[in-house]
Amino acid sequence: MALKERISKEAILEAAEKVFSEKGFHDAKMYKIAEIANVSVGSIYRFFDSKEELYSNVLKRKLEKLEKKVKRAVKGKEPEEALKAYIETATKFFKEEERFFSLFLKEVSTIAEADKERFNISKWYEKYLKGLSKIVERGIESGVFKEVDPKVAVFTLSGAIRNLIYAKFRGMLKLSLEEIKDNLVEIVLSGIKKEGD
Amino acid sequence: MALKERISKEAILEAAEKVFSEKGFHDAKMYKIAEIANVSVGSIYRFFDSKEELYSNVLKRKLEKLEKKVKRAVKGKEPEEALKAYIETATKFFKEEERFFSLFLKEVSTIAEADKERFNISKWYEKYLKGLSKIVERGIESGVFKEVDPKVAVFTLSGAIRNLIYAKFRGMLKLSLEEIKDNLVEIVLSGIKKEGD
Amino acid sequence: MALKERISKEAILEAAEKVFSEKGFHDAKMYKIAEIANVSVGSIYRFFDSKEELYSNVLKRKLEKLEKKVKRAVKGKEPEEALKAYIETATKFFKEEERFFSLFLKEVSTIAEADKERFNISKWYEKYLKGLSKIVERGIESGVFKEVDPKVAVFTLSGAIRNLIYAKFRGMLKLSLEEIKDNLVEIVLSGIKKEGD
Amino acid sequence: MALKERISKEAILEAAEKVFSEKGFHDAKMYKIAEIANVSVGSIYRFFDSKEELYSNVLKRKLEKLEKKVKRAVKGKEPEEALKAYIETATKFFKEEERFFSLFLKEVSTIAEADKERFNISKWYEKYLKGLSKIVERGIESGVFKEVDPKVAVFTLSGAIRNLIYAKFRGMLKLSLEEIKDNLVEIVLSGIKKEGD
DNA sequence: AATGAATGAGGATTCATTCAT
DNA sequence: CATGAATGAATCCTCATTCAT
Repeated sequence: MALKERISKEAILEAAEKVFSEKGFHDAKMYKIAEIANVSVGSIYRFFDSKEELYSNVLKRKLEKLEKKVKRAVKGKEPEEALKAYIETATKFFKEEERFFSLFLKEVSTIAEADKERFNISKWYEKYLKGLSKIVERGIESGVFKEVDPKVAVFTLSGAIRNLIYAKFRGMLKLSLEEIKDNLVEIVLSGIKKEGD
Repeated sequence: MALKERISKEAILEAAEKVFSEKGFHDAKMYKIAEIANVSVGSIYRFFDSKEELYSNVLKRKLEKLEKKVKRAVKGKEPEEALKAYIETATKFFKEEERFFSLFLKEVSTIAEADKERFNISKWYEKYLKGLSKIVERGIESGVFKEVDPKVAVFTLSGAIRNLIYAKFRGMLKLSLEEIKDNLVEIVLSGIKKEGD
Repeated sequence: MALKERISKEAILEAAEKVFSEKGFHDAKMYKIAEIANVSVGSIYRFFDSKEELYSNVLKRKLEKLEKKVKRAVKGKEPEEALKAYIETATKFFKEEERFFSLFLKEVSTIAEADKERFNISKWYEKYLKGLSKIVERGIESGVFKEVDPKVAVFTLSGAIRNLIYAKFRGMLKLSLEEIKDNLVEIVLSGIKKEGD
Repeated sequence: MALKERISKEAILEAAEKVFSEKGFHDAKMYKIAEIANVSVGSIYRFFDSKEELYSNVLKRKLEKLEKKVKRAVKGKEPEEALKAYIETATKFFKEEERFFSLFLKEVSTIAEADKERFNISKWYEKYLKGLSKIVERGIESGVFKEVDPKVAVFTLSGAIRNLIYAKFRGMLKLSLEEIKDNLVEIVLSGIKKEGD
C-alpha cells in the first residue's frame, strides 16, 4: 500500500510536471494530469489539496534537485572555485531543464499572491541562497573576496543567471552557454575578488 | 472629442494598472476596471481588443517610462558613470513603483505565449538592453572596461537589479536600497572595469 | 430633403437585404448595414424602430414584389391558366431570388413570436393567398374545378412550391426547375380540375 | 449507472423540448433547461457539446418519432391507401405536437448553417422522403398512379401538409383538421392517380 | 437631421472540486 | 481507498440602442 501510494504520487507529480510545462498553470487540466498519471481525478486530491498545491510541489521537487546538484558541486571547494562551480551547475541545470525552466519563470506570477506564502517557495529560495552566501562569507573571511554584502552578491549572481538563461532562450543572446558562463564569471567573480589577486 | 477619448483611454489604463497590480491578471475583473475608470465595460473594448491586450498596454506604458528615465539619466555620461546612473535609476524606479513591480515580475508568464509576440514585450526588452549595451561597448572601446560581452554584462545587471529588488520586497534583504545599490555597483562595475583602474 | 430621405431609406433597405441574406438575422450587424448604406447607425433608427422592424421591412418589400409579379401574371387569365401562371411566376421568382429565398425560409423562425404579430407578415400572407384563392373560387363557379376548399388548394400549392424550391436548393432534387414546375402542375392542377375535362 | 445516465439525458431532452418550444432557440436559457431537468448546467454539457447540439437532438428525436409513426401506418398498404395513411398520420402528428410544430418550423433557420450539416437534419429529411417516394414509385409501376416524378409528388405533399398546418395554427383556415386532410387527399391524390380510375 | 461614442444587460461555458458508491 | 459523475460559481465580451453634440 505505502509503496503503491508512493508510486501513484510520483506518477502524479511526473504527469503534472509534464502538463504544467506544456500548458502552463492555467491551461493545465486536472483530468489530463490524472489521465496521464493513470489515476482518477479524485486520487490527486488524496495527495494534494488543490491544483495550486500540486503545482507548488512540482516546483519544489525541481528546485530541490537543483539545490542538491549545487551542494554537491560546491562541496569542499575554495570560495572562488565554489562560486564558479555554482555558476556552472546552475547554468547547466537550466539548460538541461528547458521545459522546467519556463515553468520556473512562471512560478512567481501564476499563483495567487495569497497562496504563495503557503507554498513557501520564497522560503526555500531564501534558504538556498543563504547556503550560497556562506561561500561568499568564507571568501571574505579568508581575504579572497572584497567586503561586499554576501547576500547581495548571491542575489546578483542568481538574478544574472536567470536573466541570461531567459535571454538565451528568447534568442536575445547568440553566445554559447559556455561563453555566457565565462563572461558571467569574468564580470561577477572578478567584481567580488579583491583587486590585485 | 479626441481629447475626451484620450482622457478615457488614460483613465482606463490608470484603472487597469491599479486593478492588475492589486489583483493580478486573473483576478482583475473588467467591470471593476470600468467602474474605477468611470466608463462602461463596452468602452474599454473600444480601445483594447481584450483583457490581455489591455494588460499588455499597461505594461508597455510602464516600461516606456523606465526607458525614458534611464535614457535621461545616462545621457552625456562617461561609461562608468552612465552604468552607475543606470543602476541608480532602475533601482529607484522599481522602488517607486512597487505596485507596478509585482506586475513586471508577472509579465513573463501571465500572457498567453501567442499574444506575447503580438505585444512585443520581449522585443521592447531587447531594444532597451541593446541601448544599455552601447554604454558598455563605448567603455570597452575607450579602454575603461574589460573585453566582456556587452550584452552579457547588461543582462547580468538587469537580472541582478530585478532579483535584488524582488529579494528586498520579499524581506530577504535587510540592507537599505542605497546600500544594495552600492554593493551592486561595487560587484558588477568593478567586475567590468579594467583592473588597476 | 424628402428625396434625400427616400434615397437613404432605400439604401438602408438595400444594404439590410444584402447583409441579412448573407449573415442571417442574428449575425447581421446594424453598424455593417449602416456602413454599406453609407449612413450612420443613428440614421437607421430614424426610419426603423429596431433591427427586427428593419428585418421585417426587408421581407415585406420582397414579398410585395412577388405579389405584384403574381398579380400581373394572373390578370385576365382563366382559372386554370391563372394557376399555371402563378406556379410559374412563384417558382421563377424564388429561383431568381435565391439569396432572398434563404431569408424567406428564415422569416418564420428568427423573429421572436411576440414581434411577429407586429410585423404582420402572416397578415400579408393571408391576404396574398386570399387573392389566389379567388382564382380557385372562380374556377369552381365556372365548373372547371372540383368543389375543393379554395384556401386549402392554395395553401397546398404555396407549401408545395416552397418545399420544392427548398429541396432543389438543398440538392435533394435533380430535376430542372422547369420539370419540377411541370410535375407540380400535373399533380396539383389535375387534382383540382374536374375529372373528364 | 448507465441507467441513471439515460434518465438524466432523457430528462434534459424533455426539458429542452419544453423550453425550446416555449421560448425558441435564442430565448431558451441553458440554466432553465438544467433547472427543469433537475440536473446541473454542467451535466448538460456531459451529454451535449453545445446549446445548438442539444437543440438539434431534440429535433432529431421528434422527427424520428414521426418517421416511426408514418412507417407503421404505411406498412402493407396499397399505394393509394398508403399515401392517405401518410397524410393522415403526419397531419395528426403535427396536430398532437403543436408545441413541437413551431419548433419544427424553426429548424431550418435557427441553427448555424455549418452545424446543420453536422446534425444531418436535411439528410434525415431526404431519407425520410425517399422512403415515401417508394410508395409513389410502386403506385406508378402497378399502373395506379400517373407517371409523375415520385420525389416531386412527395415534396409536394410534405410541403402542403406543413403549410396547411401552419395556416391552421395561425388561424388562417377555419376548416377542421379532418376537412383539411380530406381536401388535401382530394387534391393531391386525385392529381396523382391515373384518370378514369 | 445626422452622427457615432458610449452604454450595460445578458448567458453560454468551463473545470476545479466534491462525495456517493 | 479509488472512482469519476455531478456540481455550479463565475466572467468576458457583444452589439442593439440611445442621445449629446
